[in-house]
Amino acid sequence: MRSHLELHNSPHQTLKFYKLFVFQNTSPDHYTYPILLRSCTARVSEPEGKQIHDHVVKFGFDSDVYVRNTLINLYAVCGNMVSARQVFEESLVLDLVSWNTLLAGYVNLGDVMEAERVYDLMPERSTIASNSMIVSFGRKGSVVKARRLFDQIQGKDMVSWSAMISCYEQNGMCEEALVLFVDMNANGVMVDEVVVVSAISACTSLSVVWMGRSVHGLTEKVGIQDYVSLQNALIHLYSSCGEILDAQKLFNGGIVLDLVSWNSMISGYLMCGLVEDAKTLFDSMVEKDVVTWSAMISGYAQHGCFAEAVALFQEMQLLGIKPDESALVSVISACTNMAALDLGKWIHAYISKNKLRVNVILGTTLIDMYVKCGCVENALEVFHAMEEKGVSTWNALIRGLAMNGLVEKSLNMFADMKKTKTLPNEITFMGVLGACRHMGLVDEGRRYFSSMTQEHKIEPNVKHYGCMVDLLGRAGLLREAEELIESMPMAPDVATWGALLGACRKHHNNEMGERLGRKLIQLQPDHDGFHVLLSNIYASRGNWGDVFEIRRVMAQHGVVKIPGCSMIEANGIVHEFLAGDKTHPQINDIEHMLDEVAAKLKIEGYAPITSEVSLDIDEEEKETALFNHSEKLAVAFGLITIPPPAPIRIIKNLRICNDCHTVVKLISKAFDREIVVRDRHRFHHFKHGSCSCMEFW
DNA sequence: ATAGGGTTAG
Repeated sequence: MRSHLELHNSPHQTLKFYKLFVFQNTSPDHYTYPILLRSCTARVSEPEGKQIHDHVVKFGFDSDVYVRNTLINLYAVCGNMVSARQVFEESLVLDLVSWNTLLAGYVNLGDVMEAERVYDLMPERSTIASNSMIVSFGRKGSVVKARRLFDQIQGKDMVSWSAMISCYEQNGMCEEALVLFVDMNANGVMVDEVVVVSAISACTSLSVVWMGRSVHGLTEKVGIQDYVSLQNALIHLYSSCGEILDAQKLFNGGIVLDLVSWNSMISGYLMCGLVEDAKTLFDSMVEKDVVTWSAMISGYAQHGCFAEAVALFQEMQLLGIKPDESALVSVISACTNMAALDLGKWIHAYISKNKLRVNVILGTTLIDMYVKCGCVENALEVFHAMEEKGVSTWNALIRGLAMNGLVEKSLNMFADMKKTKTLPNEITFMGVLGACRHMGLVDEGRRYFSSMTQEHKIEPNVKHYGCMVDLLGRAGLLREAEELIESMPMAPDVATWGALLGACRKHHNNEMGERLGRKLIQLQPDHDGFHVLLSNIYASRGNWGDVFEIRRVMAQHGVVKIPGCSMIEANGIVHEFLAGDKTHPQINDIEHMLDEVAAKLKIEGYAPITSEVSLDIDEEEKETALFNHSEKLAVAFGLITIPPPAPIRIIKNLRICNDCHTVVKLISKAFDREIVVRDRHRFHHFKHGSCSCMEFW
């Protein structure tokens, strides 16, 4: 009778057989019910379990501990702790398994409080119960409590070690996890395929391949190497450490792998930058899950293939696959990079329409997208709607407000943040100091900078120093800026020197500029920015001989100036313009529009700022060169394509030049259009002839 | 033949 039921592996078969069996009026014995209940538990099917429970009562098997324990487990696994508890409390006889099962139920539901209460009430503490508690503490991040308990266990078994190692690993204490794993071996405790997975995960997080290799060797020695999850952990280890060939060897190694293995291999290729290989594998997969899509989309986004990321997301939509948070995060960040605001808004609407949960990461990504597209209002809306906010959420908004010229709002936001329990971090101060920089708030900047160590116990890093140098330099305090560089406890980076050099150019300190420029070119002969800045300093003085010399050195070292590029989205398509670009299909219309702009601006009294052109050409040619700047082409295209009153939004890879800034200001007045330009640094909101940056950038 | 530990994306 028992074997008949068990023969039917499929749970449905088991239940069908049972109904037949009851129908024949054969009386069940006490083996019958646990089998049926386990079948329900395996499928997490509470209604069916309830049915069996009724039969248990009807046939009088509800006094059997074994049967009752199986019932407790069924309800616990289904998440119904009320019923599980009821069965437990109504039991006349309880054994250790009853307690352990109830405890495990609370642990798996994350109810540490109740788990602890049950654990304290247990008449006798088994190793199994203690192991459960280690897991429970681990999930709540109480590593110290877990360790204390681990040390108290008298008869530690393999699972005790395994749970404690996993606890460390899950809480980011990977060194401790590995130390304990080594300890476990030294104590002669057996290892199995589960505990080595935790150890390998720890090696992966720490990027210690050699240790991972030795664990891999151990598994072969003990003969447990053929487990799928172990293979998956190893594939992940090797690919995260850049050993893609080892990962590939395992992947092609003949062991039957599952979907996770394929996903791991795809993300492995992507981690190693092998986007093509990842896509080939992706295309060859018959069965894909959300993780597969998500991995591919985020891989694309991380490698700058934004259009591909978006395309894949749309393909996923067409196939009716529901994106998870990760896919959404990746595709939104792709939108941010491409300045595809319309698509970004569509995804936001999709999230709202489908009532998807906006967690901290997703919310922060949305805020970042909105602020980087110049939509402060939308960003604030998302921010206020978020139930849970992380540091990164505040950081995104503080930085974003400042980028959009709302410096005061940004600093107020920082003050609000301090009122909450969220502690600021290094990145927060990048935002705060950046805000001061955008408005030239030298005194405030100094105060925030010193408050980092004084008040918040955060040591400033190179970037914070760079920010301060830039702030001082822009304000014309060149000596103080240079002194700050000299006082830095670490070596200044390229950006720090670059900031000072830029300040020299801005404040026409050619002596210091030349001195720094020459030094920096020696330091970094392949850096395009230094050459360009120095060349600009010479050019502004009409020193064409030196300009020519620098160009020659650049050519000799193969230094190429990154070309200016502006992007604009129209009707869901992103258009790109380079300086002097004639390749756009609507170039004739654009040039017509530029003529119209030139005519209108003449009336407004515009004079081209030809000193922005670092070429030895005559004035008229300089004017033409200025009008070829990519942002002007993009604005002209926007004037043609985007109907008012919608703002014209442009993204530029470099900083906007002085002349373009003036021209766009005038256009905003002459054509009565709102124009938003994001350069590599910040936003410029042009409206009625003025800009949100208040001439500070 | 009832209870405890593990893998992939962000």
